[in-house]
Amino acid sequence: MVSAPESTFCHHDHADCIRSALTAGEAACAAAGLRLTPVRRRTLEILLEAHEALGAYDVLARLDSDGFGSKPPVAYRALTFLVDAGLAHRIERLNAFVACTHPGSDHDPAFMICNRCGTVAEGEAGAAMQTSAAAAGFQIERTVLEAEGICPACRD
Amino acid sequence: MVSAPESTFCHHDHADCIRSALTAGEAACAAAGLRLTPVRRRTLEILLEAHEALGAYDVLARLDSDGFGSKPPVAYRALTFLVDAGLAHRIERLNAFVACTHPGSDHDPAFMICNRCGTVAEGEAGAAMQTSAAAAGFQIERTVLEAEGICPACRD
DNA sequence: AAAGATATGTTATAACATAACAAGAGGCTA
DNA sequence: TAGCCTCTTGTTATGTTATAACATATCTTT
Repeated sequence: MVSAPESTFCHHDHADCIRSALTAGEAACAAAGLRLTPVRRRTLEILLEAHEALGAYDVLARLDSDGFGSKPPVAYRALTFLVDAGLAHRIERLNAFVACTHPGSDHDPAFMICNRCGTVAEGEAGAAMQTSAAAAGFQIERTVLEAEGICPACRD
Repeated sequence: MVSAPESTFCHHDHADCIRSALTAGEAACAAAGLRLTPVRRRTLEILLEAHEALGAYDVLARLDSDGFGSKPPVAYRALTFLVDAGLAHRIERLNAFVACTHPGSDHDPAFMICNRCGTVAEGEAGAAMQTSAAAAGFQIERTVLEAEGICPACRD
């Protein structure tokens, strides 16, 4: 079961949403003893500025034009840090990354990807696969739940 | 909700399993007016012989040594055909492909990927994401449900 | 047998990702 | 504060996954 995707599909104050996500990210890093360095912080901002998933090379191009390094590992390292810290997620279907919309809380996300506008909304997967995995004796370490389709805004 | 992964994690007569899957594939193609040509048939066999997901380039190496073409499009085209025909699935998490274990029937698969032995078991996803997508007004076109973990055999 | 559609194979290149190494920045303790 | 350690950043080089565009061949229909 997937919870409602909340705000992403709705209109919202995006500048404010970025600001608060960034603050939340700083807090989460501080709490976990992680360093949100300039490249990492800027990478998170880049993901927050787009409400769609960005490929590592898209992120890299922006980092480069902001004066950070220009080679793939620069982007991949920052993205990996954010994913490990729970501040971003990788969308397997797209080979791309999105900022997390509920950083801090431990979660098991599910994504809805609009094929028209590219928006990616995040929900909670909950125990969607847990019960039957348990029945099969399969011990889950990580789940990927992604749905592609048309978002409400694009249907109109 | 995901149904039990059935036989994949259990011991079974693999040669027979390949034979019957191939027969089912032929029947499905015949019914749909699709041509299961030599490369395509061989590609399906290759996937069936491995009970794990194979990368396109692994498949390509085998096709090449069987006298088919040696260039990437040869494998990608055959794999795309099988996926479109419902005889194989792409595992996004692994950038790899597996033979379908219930060809013919229209379905919405969910996968359990063993991180130890690489076995991929297929189950039915059912309406795992449907209800909340409907609640959000999101119209699903395709879902990807994949769980990574440890299969029952590897836990012992 | 000719025409049209489908399938196969090639060359070339695009897109995504990581290994391995060098240099710098921050913190610790002796 | 010098020395050491760890973490971070950047580079070079390479590996892996995927597709566009075109030529040839094979089936299908008339």
